[in-house]
Amino acid sequence: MSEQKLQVYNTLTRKKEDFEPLNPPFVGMYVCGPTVYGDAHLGHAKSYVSFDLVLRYLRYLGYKVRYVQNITDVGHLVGDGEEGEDKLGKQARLEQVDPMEIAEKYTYTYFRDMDALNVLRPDIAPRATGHIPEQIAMIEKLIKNGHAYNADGNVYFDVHSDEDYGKLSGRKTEEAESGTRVESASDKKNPADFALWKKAEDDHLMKWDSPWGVGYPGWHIECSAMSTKYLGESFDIHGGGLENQFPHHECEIAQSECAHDAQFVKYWMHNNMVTLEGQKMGKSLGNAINLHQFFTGEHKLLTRAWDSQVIRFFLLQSHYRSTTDFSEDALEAAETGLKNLHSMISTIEKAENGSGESFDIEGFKTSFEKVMNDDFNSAKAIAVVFEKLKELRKSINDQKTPSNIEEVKSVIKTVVDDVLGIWPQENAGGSEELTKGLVELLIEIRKEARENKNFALSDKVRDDLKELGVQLMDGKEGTSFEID
RNA sequence: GGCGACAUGGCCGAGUGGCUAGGCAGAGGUCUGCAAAACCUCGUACGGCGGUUCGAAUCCGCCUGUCGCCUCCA
Repeated sequence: MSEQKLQVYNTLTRKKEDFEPLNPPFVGMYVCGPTVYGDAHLGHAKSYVSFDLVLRYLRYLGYKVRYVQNITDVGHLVGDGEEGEDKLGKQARLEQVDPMEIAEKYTYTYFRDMDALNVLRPDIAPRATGHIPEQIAMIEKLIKNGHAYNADGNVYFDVHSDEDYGKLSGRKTEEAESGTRVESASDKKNPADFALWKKAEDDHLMKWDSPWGVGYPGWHIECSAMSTKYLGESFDIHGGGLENQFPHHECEIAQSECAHDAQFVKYWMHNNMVTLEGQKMGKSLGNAINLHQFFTGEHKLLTRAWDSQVIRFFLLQSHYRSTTDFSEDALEAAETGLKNLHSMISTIEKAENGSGESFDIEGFKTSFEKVMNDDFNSAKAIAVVFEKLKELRKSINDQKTPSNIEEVKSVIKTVVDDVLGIWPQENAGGSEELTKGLVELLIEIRKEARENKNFALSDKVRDDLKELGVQLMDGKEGTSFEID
């Protein structure tokens, strides 16, 4: 581990702080997961790729991380605050299926798309509907502590009972009340109070018994209840999208700290948005491009399909706290860049220990860790990788392969594969050997053609192979090839 | 209206008080039957106006512009 400590930007204090876990080497990390009522889009990718990098880097540093990411399958309402329809309920009505079928379907597509982006699975992915008793217990505790009240089956958190309310978002409750356009529900004591439990109408699809009658939990309480269950009353990192800072995370803090009388989270991390022509990409704005659409190219704003790994690389090229402006031109630049990176890796992987000077592995690691320690600066980390790999490729090309190349390979693999998650993907399994054999055969034929000055034939071999995605390269040591 | 960000060369995108980010695209060259790849060389950017400083793209103020949150949203 490097001398310089990991620094994390904490939204709570609005500055970078040294990262010191509550119980080292253990780290508890909770990230707000998706509401599973539709396919994940590029915005989700930015968030989960960002926190995937955080997770991977913490593990690289040797921390034992427990990563919890919830699946929201109830309580998230459509439209104006307290009066809207449940998102899953609505989608269930539209698709004419049970809400749990919706949850199942979009949980599946969510993980399918995240897998494609090489996002590691959370250690625990708890569902809100699977933790109704925990949520009820927490609400009861809040009522008992005088922080919540029952208004005829609706239970609200009393914002005025919590002096700290607003500390994350820097908001005063008075401002929130006067500035808001939301009409306050009539049974609330204060307009800023938020629902912990909602009374269910007869036609409501998802509902449970509770001490306050039949109903369903509010959106915020699930994260408090589930994070407490799996990470304890206090834990290290809570992540999520910037737009969740208020009200969602503010409410989580209020609920948890009033229920437990302990600091809820030490480090709050928020990723920035993905924009499309300067506008936030979001479901409600109708400009979101689903990840699956990127992978297949089936979207009116896309001219073609994009490899999932290119999307990941593209996102990692900007910092998680910066907005990422999407365009196909930018994606294309990322695609070419990634291809070049993979080409360098392939050259290095083929190299064997040589007579050159040994490569400064510690220097490489130090540079990498230095930039990653600065609040996970993946953009700079990628720059470091490019610089060092170029250096290595040059020494190999000059027949001065470092004497410690095997060791170097292993470090590169750790950095590029384990941490950044952008290692070249393996070609389709069983036919790989066959493909290689066939291409080598064609290279042999082309070589004979060239020796006979039959350039028409040799060019046909090369050009037709290129059509198929196989690039031939003539070098001093003979012809080599790369498959896209 | 309240709160908060950001404004970097053709594009994307880091960044620090003084020294080359990086990627993509582009130009010239070496190599090659021709290519491709690789290698070498090349751009001297930081919204505007003031201020602090020996020196600011980097600190402060004002202005302009863009965006986010304040209502569900990664």
